[in-house]
Order: sequence, then structure tokens, then C-alpha cells
Amino acid sequence: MKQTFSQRCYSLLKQVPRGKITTYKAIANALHTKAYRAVGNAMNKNPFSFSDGGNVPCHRVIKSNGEVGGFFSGTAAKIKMLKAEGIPIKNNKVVDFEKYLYQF
DNA sequence: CGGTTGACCAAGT
DNA sequence: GACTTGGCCAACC
Repeated sequence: MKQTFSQRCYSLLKQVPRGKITTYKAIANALHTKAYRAVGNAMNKNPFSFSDGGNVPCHRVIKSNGEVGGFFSGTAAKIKMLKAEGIPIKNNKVVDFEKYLYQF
């Protein structure tokens, strides 16, 4: 079945285990494209969520500069969840996010 | 099919 | 270090 670019993003996201994170850029790179924005755009209109049966951890996606980025329920909620997964965050930025990055 | 949008990125000011 | 500009690409109207 052919999927849209967005669907592919979700599939990759599902591969990210708990306690790990990824960046918009990393996803785009994994898809061999430079559509960083399209990835974020896909999440923004995401038909799924981590609460859905798809278990898409949208909250584990952050920006390339280590900043948390946005979230449909607010950045604060996103940070809260990441912390709950064991990822330290400081001033809206992930501490040593590189070592929490999931390599596809 | 052209124009707008966006949970972005990198470089310049 | 904070703000602006240009660029990039898919989805939506």
C-alpha cells in the first residue's frame, strides 16, 4: 500500500523505543529527503497520536538544535512526557539529546 | 495547477 | 545571544 510522506514519518517514529528520541531532521534524512518542514507539518496534522492504537510517539521528536520544538498540546506537556521517559530537559532544551538520539 | 502554510534548518545581521 | 532572511518540501485549498 502506498503511503504519503507523512505516513512514512509515523512508521519511522513507531520504531523509536521508550527513553529515546529523534529529530525532525533525522527523520527527513532517514527518508532521504530534506523535507524537515514536511515532517513537522505531518505531525501537526497527525491523524494519530501516542494515545492512538498506532502508538506514534510524536512527543519523542525534537528539533535539530536540541530544543524541544512544538506540540499539539503545548511544549510544556511534551517536556513533561519526555522527562517521564527519563530524558532530562533544561530550559526547553534536551540535555545531551545526542546520546538519546535513536539511530534508524 | 498555483498559492499558502508549517510541531524546521542554517546562515547572516 | 537574539532576531531576520532565504531555502527546502509535502499537504491542503
